[in-house]
Amino acid sequence: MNNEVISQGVKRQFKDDLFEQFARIGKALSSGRRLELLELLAQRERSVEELASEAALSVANCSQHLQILRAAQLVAVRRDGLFSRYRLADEQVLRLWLSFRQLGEARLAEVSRVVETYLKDRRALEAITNDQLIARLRTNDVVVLDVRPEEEFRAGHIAAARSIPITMLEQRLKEIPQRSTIVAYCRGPYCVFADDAVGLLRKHGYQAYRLQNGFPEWKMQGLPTATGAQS
Amino acid sequence: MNNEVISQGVKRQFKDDLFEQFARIGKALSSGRRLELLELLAQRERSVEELASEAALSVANCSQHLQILRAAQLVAVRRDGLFSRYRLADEQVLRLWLSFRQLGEARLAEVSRVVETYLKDRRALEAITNDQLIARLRTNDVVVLDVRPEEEFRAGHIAAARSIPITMLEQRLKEIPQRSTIVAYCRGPYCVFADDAVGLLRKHGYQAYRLQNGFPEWKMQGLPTATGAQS
DNA sequence: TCATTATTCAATCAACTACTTGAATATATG
DNA sequence: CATATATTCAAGTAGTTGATTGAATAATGA
Repeated sequence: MNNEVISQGVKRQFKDDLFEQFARIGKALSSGRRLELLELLAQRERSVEELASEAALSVANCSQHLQILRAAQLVAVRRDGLFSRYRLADEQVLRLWLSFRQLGEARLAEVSRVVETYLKDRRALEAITNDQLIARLRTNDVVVLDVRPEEEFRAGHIAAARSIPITMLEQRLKEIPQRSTIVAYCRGPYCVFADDAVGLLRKHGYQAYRLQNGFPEWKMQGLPTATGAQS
Repeated sequence: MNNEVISQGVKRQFKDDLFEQFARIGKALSSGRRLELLELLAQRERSVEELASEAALSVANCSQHLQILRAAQLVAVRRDGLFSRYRLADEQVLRLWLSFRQLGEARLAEVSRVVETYLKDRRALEAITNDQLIARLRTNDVVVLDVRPEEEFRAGHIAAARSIPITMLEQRLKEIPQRSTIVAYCRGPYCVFADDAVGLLRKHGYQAYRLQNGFPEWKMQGLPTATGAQS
């Protein structure tokens, strides 16, 4: 009897300890700022300063958030001269973040509300899915356009894609054949680079579409990717 | 120029709002208590009182945690007479929780440390994987034993299994043929019911093994399941 | 209707979190 | 070796969150 009581206590302690450990991951994921950092790191490795400026945080604050992500083993860091370069710890982290995001999209009405509020024009632009793009690539004449900053293209891109960062697109329009269908993609469903690209292309008479997802989702689905600069 | 500044501000607001929404899920997952509740709900629907007593919480405290999980749309509730019965909101939640747990196991050294501290004997008991069990079921004479409480068996179990709750196992030993190999399973890798069952069975001369994972993992993997009482 | 029971709400206090600031550390360069 | 730059650390403050109570609210069944 006494034995049982003790054993009960031990089991409770075990469960408390165990779930408290798992909760560390939850705590790391419980801040919008940190999720934004993960989303940025899903594109490529970045220094603290780059992250701070992209996420509109002070460097010290950003560094602190990164320490929290690191304590939960969600990101890893390497030293490169003067810089600390952060990246997602591994593919499992990307998978967790994507399924986390997917759950939010599917179940939190507020997410769709926020997206609709800010991205009103999104509906008008027909988006095509990864599978549809694969199908088109086999049969049609399609140009796949990566409009992210060039470093992100270099860190990894859809195998068939060519890079024209959104900031350069207007100047470099003549590189794109008028005859082809254009499919533009960027960082993911909450990035507006591809929206802007499609808008610009259509204004200039192209037949352009947005890819529904971005590069991380494509990669996670196991579809063909490549790294390095444009050949 | 003014335009651009405004647009920058709007984009920032959008990202802040969006990621803050996703962070609601992280917040819900940031307490060990709540994760334990999810783990329990992964087995079956439960009333507030059942959950409170299994997780060693006061009913009021438990209810509060459930409200938080519900606000993040991770659990759903239905009214059944005097009781509010809670369940996981859908399969995606189970998937998120399992990939969350998997990440913790793989990356947080403390998780393995806690498991090793409390479940020292675990190593001695060879565990067999889902795939190994499938293979054995085809060729060998195996009894698959569900040692969870009977209500959990009724709510869903491995198709080939028979139910003997761990609390009844000693009395009902004679129901199990001595010749067969026994594979016992329970709620999951952190549940000790199957460990206890294997210990007891071996003491009585059976050849018994623990299934590495529990029922939720089996189901998530798309392997054959059944519901309802024993036929 | 009233008594019973399960659940939720509200208020408290303690504990924690985010962000800021300024100093400290680490690395590279002249 | 001194200087510049990138990052981290430490301390302080304001604001928020969590656990715990006891009271209030539903829903049922007599």
